[in-house]
Order: sequence, then C-alpha cells, then structure tokens
Amino acid sequence: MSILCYAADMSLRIALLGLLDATGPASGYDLAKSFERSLNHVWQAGHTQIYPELVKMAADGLVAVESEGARGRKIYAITPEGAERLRSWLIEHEPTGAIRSEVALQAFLLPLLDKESAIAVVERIRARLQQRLAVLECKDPSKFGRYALNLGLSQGRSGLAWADETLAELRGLEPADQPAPAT
Amino acid sequence: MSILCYAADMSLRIALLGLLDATGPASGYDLAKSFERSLNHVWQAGHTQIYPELVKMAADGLVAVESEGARGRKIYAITPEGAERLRSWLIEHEPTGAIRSEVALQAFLLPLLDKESAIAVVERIRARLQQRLAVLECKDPSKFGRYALNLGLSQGRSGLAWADETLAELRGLEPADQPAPAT
DNA sequence: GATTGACATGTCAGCTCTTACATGTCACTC
DNA sequence: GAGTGACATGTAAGAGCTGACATGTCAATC
Repeated sequence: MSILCYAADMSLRIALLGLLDATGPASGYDLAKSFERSLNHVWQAGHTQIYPELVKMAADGLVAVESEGARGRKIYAITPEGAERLRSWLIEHEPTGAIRSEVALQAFLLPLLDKESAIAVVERIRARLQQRLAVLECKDPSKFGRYALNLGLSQGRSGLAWADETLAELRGLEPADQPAPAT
Repeated sequence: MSILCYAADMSLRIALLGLLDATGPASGYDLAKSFERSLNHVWQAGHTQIYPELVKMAADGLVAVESEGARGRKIYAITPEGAERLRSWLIEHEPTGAIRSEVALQAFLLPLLDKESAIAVVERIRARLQQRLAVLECKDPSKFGRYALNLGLSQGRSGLAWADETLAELRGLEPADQPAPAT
C-alpha cells in the first residue's frame, strides 16, 4: 500500500524565502551570492541547488518571476503565500538539534592517536575555527543576520576555548600514553 | 570525457571504523546503538545506513565479518587496513567547518517576526538546547568520547548563553518595533 | 577584433541520508 | 500455544546535496 508521507526538509526553501523577504526581489545568482556572504555559517547552498529549487518554488506559488532582464537574468519575488509559509515554518517548526560536524568527529576520535598526532590535529582544528571566527568578526553586527551572527561568534569562541584547553591538557600529559602521575 | 574524481564523504565509514577500533568487534545492531548513545551529538546514522555501509566496507577490506552468532547476528571487526585508513583520515583530512543548523537558521530569520513571536521562538530554541545539554551532562567524562563531549558541553553552554542574552535583548525592546529610546 | 573575466543560468551523475516497509528470532508471560 | 517486546538484519523510494560539465552575455582591455 505504501503510504508515503515524507516530512520534506524545506530548509533550503525557507532560507531562500527568508532572503527574498528580508532583502527584496533577487535573481538566483544574487541569492547564491547572499548565501555565500551572509548565510554561510548557518546553511550552505550552491547555485546548482538554488536554480532548480526556485523553479519548484515558483511552481508551488511561493515565489514569482518578476522580470527578465539582460543576460537572461530572472528576478524572483516572494509571494504573500511564500511569506505566510515562511512565518509559519519559523513559528511552528521545532528545529532538530541535529549537528553533523567533521570537527566534532575528529575530536571524538582523538584518543586513537598518539600524543604528537593528537596535538597536530587539534592545532589544525584550532586554526580552522580561528579562521572562521575572523570571518564572522568582520561582519556588520547591525545587519539583518545579527542574531545568527552573535550565535556564530559565541559558538566560535567556545570552540576556540575548547581547542586551547584540549591542547593544554594534551601537552600537560607526561610522555607516557597514560596520564595520572599521582592521585 | 567526464573525469570524475569525487571526494567521497567517508564520514560514516570513519565513524564506524572509529567505534570498531575503540570498543572492539561489534554487530551492525551494536554500532547503531553506539551511534545513538555516544556519537549522537557528533554524527547521526540509523541502522538503514549502517548495514549497507558495513557490507561495502567489508568488500573494501576495511572490516571483516568475524562470526555469525544466534539470531543471524554478524560480528564485524576492523582490519589492519581499516585501522590504517582511519588514522590517515584523522591525521590528513582537513575538516570542512561547514555546519547546517536549523537552530541557527531560525536565529538568522528572527528579525522577520514580531517581538512576541521572536521571543517564543527563542524560548523554544533555548528549551531544545537545554535538553541536549542535560543529556550530555549525564555522560561519563572519562569515557572514550570525552574530547567531543567537552566540545559539545562547551558549545551547548555557549548556545544557552546566546539564548539568554537574546531573550533579554528582545524583552528589553520597547513595544515599538524600533529600539533606541536614547543614544 | 580577440581575449579575458565577471555575470548569469542551467543539467546531470552519483553520493548521502531518511522514511517506510519487510522479515525473522528468541525469551518471557498469560 | 499465543502474544508481546527486545533483538537483529535487511531493501527500496525518494529527498538532499556536491562536483563536473555546458552555454551564453556583456564590458573592458590589448
């Protein structure tokens, strides 16, 4: 019988609707740039995902093609139905706390490595976190995405603190694999 | 001509190899439980992903079926090749910092809501973060996954702090949509 | 007028992951 | 012996996403 009732993800749609609502009509190209610029620490999507999704959203009446300019440029605008959908998702959707993080996976597996390698791995993670934090710190905290920016800064700093503590702990270990010189 | 050189994800493989290396031979069922129990805040995978992946990994020589017990139970063990692959991934793989977080997406879109709705959304996020943090705080910090556990605790606490600050800020706003009564 | 590079839109193969469906064993209780 | 629930393993459809490929415009420089 096969009763299929997929709870489709919608996150990409919501992100696109959010950008259109917040900053007005835009082309797929613009939206891809916006993703790169402002949503990058929150959600990622390339143009290869965005263009087909806009077509589907237009078919579903959530956005409308407003005009076609030079260079085949198509401007999409959010429709009232799209705005409604966006707001009800925000208000009703219980976010899954699920995180898939390669950094955390490497952290999890650290005990498999000897001390030197573990230190090298944590140092690489630290550099990566530092770099991401620096990017966020350059952003304008008065712009639209400021709440997510604050969250990203907060998480970035706590990640960095974790890396420093972990490095200190690893370096504090005596050369022997097992710690506990006294207790 | 189509020269395909996909940088396949491998993360699921690595996670499985890591569990097998850390805790010894196990069945697919055990691994699914371990995922649920110890890796849940780092990576998620259900049995429907794990069973086929173990078969592929066996075909690639990374794991071996050790024995088949009652109830059709199959015990997998990591091979030397698997252990080697695991360690080189850990040491060589530059983790993508990419995060896809529905919580952060909701945070990003907060300015689209009126004050009351925004407060409700942040309160729901806060409850969710609190709940996840409570789960982590119950875990044994001396066990294998302790580095990732520390990272999760650190991130969880900073998320909670963000929620509290954001709530305070939202509640501090005067009823009018725009703040700035003085400057 | 030729080249270069930013602008602009798309397709497709193949991998990843989730959901639903499907099957069967074993231990224990009623 | 019938039913329940934990144990145990799978398949398949379809959504989500990445990377490679493909096409064409327009403005500025050489």
